Amino acid sequence: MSRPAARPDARSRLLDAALAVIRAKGYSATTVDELCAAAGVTKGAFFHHFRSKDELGVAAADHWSDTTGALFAGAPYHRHADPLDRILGYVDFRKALLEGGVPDFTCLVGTMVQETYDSVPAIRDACDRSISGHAATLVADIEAAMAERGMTPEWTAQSLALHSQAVLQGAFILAKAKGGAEVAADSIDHLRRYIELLFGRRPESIDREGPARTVAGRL
Amino acid sequence: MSRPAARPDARSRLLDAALAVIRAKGYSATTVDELCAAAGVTKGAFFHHFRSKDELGVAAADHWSDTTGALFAGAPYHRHADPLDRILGYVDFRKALLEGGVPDFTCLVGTMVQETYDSVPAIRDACDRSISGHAATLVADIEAAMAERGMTPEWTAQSLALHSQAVLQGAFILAKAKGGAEVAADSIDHLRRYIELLFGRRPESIDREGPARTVAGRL
DNA sequence: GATGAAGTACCGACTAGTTGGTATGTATTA
DNA sequence: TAATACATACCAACTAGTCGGTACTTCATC
Repeated sequence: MSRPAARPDARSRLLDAALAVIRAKGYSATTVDELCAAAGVTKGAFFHHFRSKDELGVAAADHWSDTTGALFAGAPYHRHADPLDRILGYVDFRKALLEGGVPDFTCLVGTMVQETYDSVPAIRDACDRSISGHAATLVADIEAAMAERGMTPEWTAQSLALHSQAVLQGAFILAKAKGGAEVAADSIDHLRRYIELLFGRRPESIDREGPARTVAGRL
Repeated sequence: MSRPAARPDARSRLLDAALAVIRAKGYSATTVDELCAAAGVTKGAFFHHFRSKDELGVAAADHWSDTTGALFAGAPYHRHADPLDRILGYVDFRKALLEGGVPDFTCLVGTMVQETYDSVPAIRDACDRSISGHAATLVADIEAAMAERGMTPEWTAQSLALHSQAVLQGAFILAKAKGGAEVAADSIDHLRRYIELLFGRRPESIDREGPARTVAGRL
């Protein structure tokens, strides 16, 4: 596991190509030749770096974890002093990421695990690591927000973190079905509203306000 | 479109096989030969009834709509007098369906649309029809529950119906990643709690109750 | 009510192209 | 000089789809 100096070699070009191609076509429909063409390398290079297509799938999921991990670690929502603001800031950040075409904002591992959960255990595990690891980055803030309010609810911080990932993954599926990000944004709005209600930021559970006030764009 | 008497012919056996096989392996990884073997028919029969694999994909999505449509139309939650009870009954019914192995309770069209949204428009449209059509069956009850309380919230009945589908689809992805239904059940619990909070059935938005009271199994 | 024409449902061998993977080579670097 | 990092040619297996054929049903006609 000693790492040579990072450079744009065939391996990382293949991994970057995999993120783009698999998100658009799915894992099974993506061929090795296609990946090589997208990365501008030959098949010999592919099988020099990966023993099989499935091994690339695992590496692509890990690469996805690294890439998105860095993106979220550097995101501005961590700067909020209040833990609930950090949680809501995370949700707003996720909504702000809904830019470009559908393949640009959807999730690689959510796509891959659907196709491989029953046939390629190594890929399923890598996808689970990616999703669960990302969810884990939310737990501390959720627990802090709970502790601040002396809450002992029937749900756990962990389950709320995973639920937020479920909403996002499901939102991506609806966006794919409808061909646009709007439906995903609506679902993220519902997630935000749920969290606000859970933590009592919205004092009235039955919302009687008019439609003028919007939830969007608070980051 | 005249319908001969229904019988277990090759076409319907292929469609039933498609539901099972595609849910387990995904659309692209499912081969025509495999489908034929699972249905106990020959390749000649397959291409007699479907001009291509993609045409079977569309027919499978429509068959899924028919099958699940009948299941939900006959479900007991419609019998509740109060519209909010019908909505919560629907959620409980969805939770109760989480039985058997992961391929048994997950959604065909949610799986298929991930692989085909960018490459097979006809299948994407069929999946969208299935998801959106199912969500539409919830709208009247949501609107009735809103009207009963004189609510004019910033969200629409339609968006809440679609959000519930997003939660379910995302719950299935997490279940596939983790290899079990528990995480999906937790997410459905969060969905139920959200709806209760939205409609004011839980008077306290910050839930201070102990963990003894459970949400499950109210149907 | 026998006959034949025409359609439907299905069979299974076949093919042209594609697939993941291999074998063997060479240039570059440590 | 010994790995490492590629490149090229190749292959066996598989893939969706084809094609000629068979069995059965329907239905009008003689």
